[in-house]
Formats: sequence, structure tokens, C-alpha cells
Amino acid sequence: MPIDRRAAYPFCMNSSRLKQMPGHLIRRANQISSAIFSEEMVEYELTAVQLIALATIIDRPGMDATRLAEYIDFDKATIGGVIERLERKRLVERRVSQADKRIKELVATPAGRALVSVSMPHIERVQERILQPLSSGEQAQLMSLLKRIVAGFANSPSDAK
Amino acid sequence: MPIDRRAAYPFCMNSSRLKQMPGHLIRRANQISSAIFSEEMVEYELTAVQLIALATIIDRPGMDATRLAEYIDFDKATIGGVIERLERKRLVERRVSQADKRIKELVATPAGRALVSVSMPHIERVQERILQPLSSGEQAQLMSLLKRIVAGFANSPSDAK
DNA sequence: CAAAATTAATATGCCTGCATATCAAATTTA
DNA sequence: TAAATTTGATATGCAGGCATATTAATTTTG
Repeated sequence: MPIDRRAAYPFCMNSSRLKQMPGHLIRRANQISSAIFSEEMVEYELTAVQLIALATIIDRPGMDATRLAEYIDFDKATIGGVIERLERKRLVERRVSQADKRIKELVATPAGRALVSVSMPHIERVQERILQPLSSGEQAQLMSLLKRIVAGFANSPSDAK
Repeated sequence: MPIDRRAAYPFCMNSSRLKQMPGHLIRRANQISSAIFSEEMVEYELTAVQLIALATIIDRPGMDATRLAEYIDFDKATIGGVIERLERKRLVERRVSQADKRIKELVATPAGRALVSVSMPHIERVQERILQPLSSGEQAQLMSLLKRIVAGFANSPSDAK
């Protein structure tokens, strides 16, 4: 194996090295994962972000937007738009809480529940397709490593959300 | 270990399962990686995307926007804005090619080269920090698995770019 | 050579992501 | 209890991400 002289000189950078860095690879993996999601969900017109928000609202009816954002790791400022789009499609409703009038409780409509239910097989397929270049052992390994990275930064200042 | 009954019923979904899926974990990893990048680069006001574009332009002076986008896996429609912002900061220049007047050749300014040069140690640190929850062997493993995922979809229809 | 197809850049529209600010409602505390 | 602080929702502004369309320059092809 030829010696990579650049390794000895960390300040000598070039674009091929940048392309091999975790930041870029993670960005690419995300790009691929989103593309597969859209392909698989094209008939339902639901983004990955909208789906996980909707599924969580179904799971935990009455949750408010701030709790939802925390739970699925969304930015507080982003969640509003996501919910607004789900509401516009009549998949969720927002109801002002009588106990605390700052809070709007989120509930899914029957159409929202139906949509998540029929899209589930597709969601499973998205995940299979993302990992498909790897053997089943490697898939488990990747998942475990990613989980540890994500867990490692939970609640850290570097995890903006 | 208790049996996860949900595994036997793939259509029974809930939000905790979605949160464990590769799509979500990759999205989270990307979120963390971007946050660390901004932290590390806060004094330079350069995004990860701008940096890799700039570094590539330095590496391959005279490249045009379409080639650049392909090389660093950007969407063709996104690259324009990224270059525009680099140009506004006087880090790159666009010059109409005399050989083919459709093409604008990209070159970095001295300021652009200087900026990449001084930010390199930070870029190295970003990558270390992302992988920091893992042992050095696991870091290598993760990188290799991610590379294979990314390579597995290169030029595939599922890789929008 | 002229019409057709391709290509590079750019624009628009929608969605996500995040920092920052505002406002009203609730809670804390002085 | 009144003032200060916190909290939830929302708005604005900017960046990236992508589909789709347009325009001008170039290449292909009939």
C-alpha cells in the first residue's frame, strides 16, 4: 500500500480528502436516504419528516409541538411549518388546550391514521434499500455505530436541534 | 432479552421504531455533524457546503459549476446559490469561458485560498469530534460502511443529487 | 447547412434547518 | 400579590436541497 503523504501533513488539504471525511459521507448518506424515501413514498406525497411527525402524533395523541420537536429531534423553529403542512393536508389537527392556553394539542385525523397505516410497508422498504449494499451483519454493525454516535451527542451543546 | 413482538408484525409501526431506523439515525448524524461544523467554524462564517465547494475550486481551478456539483454531489439547482454566496464574500470569481460562452469558469481568490488554509485544522477537528464516541477501530469500521453505502448508490437513479 | 437535441446557467416554488425575536400565557420569586 | 422569568407558538431571514422550467450557446443529425 502506498504511503499517503498527506496524512503526515494534516494542513495540506484537498477536495478528495474532504470527500472521504465523515461529515461528507454522512451528508451523502442522508441525501441517498431522502431520495429513496421520496421514491418509495411518491404516491403518498409525504416527506420523511412529515411521516415521523405524523406517526408520533398518532402514537402520543394530545402532545404539543415543543414536546414533539424534542422527541423526534427537530428544531423548534422547524416543527411549526411541518405541522402546518400536515394540517393543511387534513392529516392532523391543532386544538388549544383548556388547561394551558399557550399549548396546542396535536391529534391525527382518521385520514392521517389511514395514511400512516398504508405507507408502513413502504417505510420498511426504504430502510431495507438504504442498507442493501451491506451484508446483514454489517447492517447491524452500522446501525449500532450510528446509534452510539447519536446517543453520544444527545443533550450535548453540539446538538442544536 | 424480551421478544420484540413488533418485529413479527412489520405493519405495526410506532414512533420509537421509526426513531431507530437508518433513515432517522442518518438524519440525526447529519444534524450533529453540521452542528459541530458550525461550532468549529464559527469564526470563519463558512458552512460545510461552502467549504467543500471552495476547497474543490482551489484544487481544480477553472472548473465549471455543473462539474463542481457532480464532483461534490450537490444538486445542480443548489450549487448556483452556494457559488453566489462564495462570490459575494469575494472568495471565488466566475469568468465566462471564451471557448464556450455558456460556461463560467470558477477560480478562488487569494482570500479564498487563505481562508481554506487557515480553517483546515478546524475541519480536521470536526471529523474527530463527530467520531469521538467510537473507538478508533469502530471509527474505521463506520467510515468503511458509510463509504460502501455511498458507493453502492453512486450513479443510481435513487441518488438524486 | 438548418432543424433538433443537448448542455450550462439561472429562476421559481416548496420543504427542511436553524438562529433570533416577539407575544401571550403561565410559573416562579421577591 | 406584583414583578420577573419561563414557556409555547409563531414570525423573519438566511442556507441548503430538490423538482421543474426557461434561456442562450453549442453540438448533433437529417
